[in-house]
Amino acid sequence: MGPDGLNYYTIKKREPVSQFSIDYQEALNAAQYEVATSLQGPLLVVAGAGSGKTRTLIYRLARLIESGIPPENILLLTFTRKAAQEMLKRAALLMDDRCEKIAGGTFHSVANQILRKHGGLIGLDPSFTILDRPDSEEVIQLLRHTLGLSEKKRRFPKKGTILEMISASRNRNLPLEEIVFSGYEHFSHELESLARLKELYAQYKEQKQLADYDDLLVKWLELMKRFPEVRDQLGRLYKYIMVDEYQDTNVLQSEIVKALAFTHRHLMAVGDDAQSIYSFRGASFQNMFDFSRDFPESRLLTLRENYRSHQKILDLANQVIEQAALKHEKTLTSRKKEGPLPVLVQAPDENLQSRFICQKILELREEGIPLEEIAVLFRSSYHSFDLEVELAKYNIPFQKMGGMKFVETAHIKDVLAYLRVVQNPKDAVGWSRILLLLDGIGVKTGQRIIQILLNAGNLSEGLEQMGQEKEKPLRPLFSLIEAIEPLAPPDQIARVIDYYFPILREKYDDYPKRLKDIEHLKTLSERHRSLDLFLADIMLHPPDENFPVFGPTDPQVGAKMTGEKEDERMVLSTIHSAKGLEWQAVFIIWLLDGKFPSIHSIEKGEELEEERRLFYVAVTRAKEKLFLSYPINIYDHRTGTVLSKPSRFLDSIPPEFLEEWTLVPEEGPASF
DNA sequence: TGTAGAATCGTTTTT
DNA sequence: CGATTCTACA
Repeated sequence: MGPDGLNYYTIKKREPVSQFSIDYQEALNAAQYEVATSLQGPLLVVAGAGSGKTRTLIYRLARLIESGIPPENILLLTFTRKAAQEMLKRAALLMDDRCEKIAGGTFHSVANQILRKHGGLIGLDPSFTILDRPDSEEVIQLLRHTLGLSEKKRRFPKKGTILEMISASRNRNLPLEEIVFSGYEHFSHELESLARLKELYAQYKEQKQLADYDDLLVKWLELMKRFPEVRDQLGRLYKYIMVDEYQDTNVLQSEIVKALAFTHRHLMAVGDDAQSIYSFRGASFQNMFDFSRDFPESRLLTLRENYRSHQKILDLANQVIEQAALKHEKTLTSRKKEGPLPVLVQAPDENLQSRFICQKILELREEGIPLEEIAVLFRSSYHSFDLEVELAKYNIPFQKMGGMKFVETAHIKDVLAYLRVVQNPKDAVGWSRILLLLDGIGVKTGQRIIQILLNAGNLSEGLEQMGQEKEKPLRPLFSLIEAIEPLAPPDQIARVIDYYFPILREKYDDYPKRLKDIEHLKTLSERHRSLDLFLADIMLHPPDENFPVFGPTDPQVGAKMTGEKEDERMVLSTIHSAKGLEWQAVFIIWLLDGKFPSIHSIEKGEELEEERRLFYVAVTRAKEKLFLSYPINIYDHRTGTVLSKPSRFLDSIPPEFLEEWTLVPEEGPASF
């Protein structure tokens, strides 16, 4: 108001339209809009399945950048590499390639980058080697024997189990004792040895500059705790933090996030407690509930509307999660009211279940659903074995996710081991692997040689100390290591192949196939600037190209299906690997008590709850068509053929939610 | 050191 | 049953 009491002007808030090039209000629903435009301070988003979470996150990234935040100050933490890449790509599409400068990846990959840079402060060389699970198990095995724990007076846990216990203790930030007493009581009499083993394992890794998956998180957190100036530096760099799949973070990860956001508090966490399926790995969906305690000033927003599936699928999903003991109430609704009722298929046996699926897939394809839009999901990797055989007979190309990983095959690990010792000469695990490939060198000699190498500091000196007779077979190996040191990764692999091929041919009958894998590894390495980056990348995100891949690229395959696109493939996946994905048509197989839910979880309340959430995740992957199936007669190794019991998850579903089909075997000779 | 055969287990999911 | 682990022997 002016001094004369009249209005000279009115204040009008500037419309966002003029400030931003993207029309956020148009592109998002009200709740999504709120999420995408609430940029300051802590924010927890509970996002139901298929609620356009990814879309919202992408718009939020764009919004941040449009508001003038430099992209390198934004950190996007996701559960898989794929998720991060996908989001950044889509954000770049929405805006421009500034989005590609956003820092993003899994907790583990970001930890890796930070530790390469600052790890020296806590005793970690920039050249440290990342151990995958088999590597870690090998170390445990070795230490177990040096401790003399292999005599069989009392039963002692196997290496895998030992590692599980140690890992659980670290991931949950609980003393080993508590882990053993709560989940492994039958080994409580070995507690002392286990504790000792845990200690030795840590020591071993430290001496040899090795880090397992847990170390990446533990050390990152340790770094920030012990060096607040590093924490603050990281906080200044990552000014805006977004964490996806928050329900699947563990205590360490939430601590890390809290430390990063300690000063600026611009932290957004997105998750869905109903989809928490990784507690076996230490994830604690309690983090979702603790958020408002850790950040009292935080806001809570919920995304409820589902854009993926039609209502009949959601009705079923809601019914499944309705039974859950603890949850955020969150009933999913869709605007798509109509669609085919989900089908429950009862098959006489496993093979007919498989054949039904093959035939149905062909039908769906005739209806115009591309193969990439079809997926078969299951609880455990081996549940699809029979189906894989059947798909091959029907000439249906597929891609299997989960299961055996490319980098975990022996020949790939062998080749990588040569590169590893080049990068980190202290990598005893790598050394051990390549030394044992030599004739006449076993565990004992191998360990002795490694010891000498570690003391000597460099190869030629070590060689001299070795003594005449042992020296001979080592010479070619050492000259290989020395020769490839200055080369780029693809050339290094080429040289390794020259050296390794005779060993490969000797060791495996199927060596041509394995050689092809190694060539593939070489191709992969071309994408990386340095050995460090290549090795870290391959250990942290194993390539998706898993085997067995069956399809048009395989020359043995006969006629293609009509109108097939070159790389069109349907998907086989564990439910865990299917998280976050969606398909037009989804089959969930092996819905039997003891299979899904798994036999292991049936007696344990919490684990059964997790299986239920897993089922919920599976159901909510389907956009249009959903088939649930189980075989009646299953073959059990011990008892022969037995009558099976349908999954208890089906019990609580009223009949009107499902259409029920029963497969009747055809008369006459089978088609195969 | 390397292998063959016996004993003994225990079954997921993944960065 | 199949993978892993241990033992016995060349």
